[in-house]
Amino acid sequence: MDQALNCTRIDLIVLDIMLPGEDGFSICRRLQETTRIPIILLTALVEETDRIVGLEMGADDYLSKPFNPRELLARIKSVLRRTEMLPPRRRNSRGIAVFEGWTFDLAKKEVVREDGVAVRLSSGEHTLLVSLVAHAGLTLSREQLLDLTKGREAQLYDRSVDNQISRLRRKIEPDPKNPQIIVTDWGGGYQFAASVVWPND
Amino acid sequence: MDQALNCTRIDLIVLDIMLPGEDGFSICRRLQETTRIPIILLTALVEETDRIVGLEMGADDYLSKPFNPRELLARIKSVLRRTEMLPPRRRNSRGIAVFEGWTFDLAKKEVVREDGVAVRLSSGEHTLLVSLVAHAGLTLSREQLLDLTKGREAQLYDRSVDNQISRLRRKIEPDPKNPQIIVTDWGGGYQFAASVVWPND
DNA sequence: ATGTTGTGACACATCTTGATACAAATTTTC
DNA sequence: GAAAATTTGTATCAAGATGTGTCACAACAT
Repeated sequence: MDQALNCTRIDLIVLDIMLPGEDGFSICRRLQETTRIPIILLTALVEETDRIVGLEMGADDYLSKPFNPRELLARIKSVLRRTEMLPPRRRNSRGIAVFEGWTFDLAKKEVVREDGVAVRLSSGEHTLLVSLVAHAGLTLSREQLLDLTKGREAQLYDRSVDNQISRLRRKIEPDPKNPQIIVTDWGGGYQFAASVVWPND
Repeated sequence: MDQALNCTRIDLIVLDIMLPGEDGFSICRRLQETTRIPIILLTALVEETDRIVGLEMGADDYLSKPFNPRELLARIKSVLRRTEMLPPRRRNSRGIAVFEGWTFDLAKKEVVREDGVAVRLSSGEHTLLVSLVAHAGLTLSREQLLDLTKGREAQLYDRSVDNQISRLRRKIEPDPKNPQIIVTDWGGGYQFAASVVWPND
């Protein structure tokens, strides 16, 4: 987890209390001191005292197993909605990413080239690029990408991700035939390989 | 309640869903449009869908009866801790919103451009804009928008929201062909994307 | 060297959204 | 209270975005 925190941008943490080694409460406390990432605690215990301790510990919300996935989603949305309104620093803001001659304001559906020309992105392309950039350097499987972008499962013979990747490449790769920014990890998925700079950080 | 809201300063509302007359959800929705007062929903129903609907409706937290008083207290503290970090007065202001060269007094059915020219809005456009601005940065589905603005269900092939969006864009977008303020989230709905400032807060 | 499997590219059908026109409903004006 | 003006919803078509099927080819395995 600590490793991931250092190399990736994390917006929210869903944290199970029952863990081998350091337990959830401890982690929660530790995170609260250093970062300001919102936390949703998860537990199998129905102990009411635990609910309370968790909230008092600084967690942003709490959910006990077994839970309805839709509820988890609703709570995540709810927490994000709140934290998004907080002043910039605290919400691990995504801001602006710069890579390979492109400037990408994650909030806008376009990428701007060095010469100032903006290329518009469709909603799907935008979501895909956000997911890739947020996990730059990591290989994401098609399943993961589908989950991140559409939040759904893959169908049999689902080629939609490949297609969106292809369309995205056509727009941002200098030479779409030899992708340098979005490279394919054969048998694994796709990876955002260009180095990303976050000027506002 | 409405009376109290107008003459007193309220920091937080604990709202029961089961009420004679207008129900909690409806009140919650209504409050969300005008004020920013944090709400904790309270219910006897154990229906899981209600939990979800409540959170999605914009409540800040949720508690089902019977509850442990200490937990209610913990949740109140938790919610207040979060909302207190929000920009000062923002939480219960009805006030005025400024965005992208427009000034919008939510109470009036018009928007005023930088140069002082006022553009009149129909009541439908006004309600829609209020809903969008109140949830700036969030994507609202057509269903949600229909519910927020008209309080009704969608018909088969209901394009009324699209139409109102289109009319609103024609009035407030600098270039209605390339919307920057109200952007469409393909397959998802619409989002108020411009950054909003609340000068009186 | 050969077969198998995954990927890129393309065409096309499907679905979603934008734009326009028009009719119904509502509000305003006289 | 009737006519006029405005607003709103529905229908329709055009444009755009997405997903599926297919083929060729590259990467991998035997």
